[in-house]
Amino acid sequence: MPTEKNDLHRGTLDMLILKIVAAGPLHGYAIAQRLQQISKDYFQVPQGSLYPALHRLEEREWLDGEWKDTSTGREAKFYTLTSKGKKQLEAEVLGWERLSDAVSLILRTAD
Amino acid sequence: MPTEKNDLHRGTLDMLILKIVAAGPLHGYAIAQRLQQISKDYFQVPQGSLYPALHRLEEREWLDGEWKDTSTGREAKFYTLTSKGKKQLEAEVLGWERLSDAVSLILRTAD
DNA sequence: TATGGACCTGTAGCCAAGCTAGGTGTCTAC
DNA sequence: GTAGACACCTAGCTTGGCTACAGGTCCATA
Repeated sequence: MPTEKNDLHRGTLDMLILKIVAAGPLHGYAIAQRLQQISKDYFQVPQGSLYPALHRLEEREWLDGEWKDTSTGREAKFYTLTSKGKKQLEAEVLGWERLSDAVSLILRTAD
Repeated sequence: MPTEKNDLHRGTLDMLILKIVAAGPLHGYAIAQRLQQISKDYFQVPQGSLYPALHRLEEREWLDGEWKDTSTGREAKFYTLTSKGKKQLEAEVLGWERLSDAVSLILRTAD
């Protein structure tokens, strides 16, 4: 019995990361922790999803990465939301709302 | 300006098809039409997504396909929800609700 | 002192699903 | 006769999330 398959729906991860970073610069590891914490353990982003996503977002210039010291004295790459990223986030949130409205409509109306 | 990118989030399509078929046997073309109609044009499922999805669902025995005549006299493949498919649908709806709750939580709480 | 565990980053390579773009054929209306 | 709705199908690309690694620091404790 494989208990549960979490399986972040494709495309949601980007939006969630952008949203978390929008609240203030954060490094990758902390982003994943916050996601998990706020979602009450629903989102447990594997590192093999997290870091490629961050690189992708940085490459698209939605995030800006910079190495700095953490509060614990170690080095980590802190990401900041760019203005481009802010626009992207807004678009994605709008898109998500439209999608979930449409899905709800189907689930409610179909029978 | 590429107007809009619809991009059904991965995994939602299966659930939507199952839901539509749950209301009564229907052929592929009609399923796509219903989805579009109920969602007020939000979902415009391309045939290159639709038919592979149907084959997938049939292969997994969530749908059962059968060739019959349509009301217009033509042949079409009508799909019926199997009991396995019913269970799957329930699981997917639950999963969707959990996901969208978690996303909402992030979107509301993150800042 | 070494050992495990948090912390922190990264990559290679697999796989699934949605997409574009093409194709087949029927029937009806103009 | 031809346009357009109806109805099906497939090959092959792309994308992104995943598993499974690998590497390194710092701290507590056995």
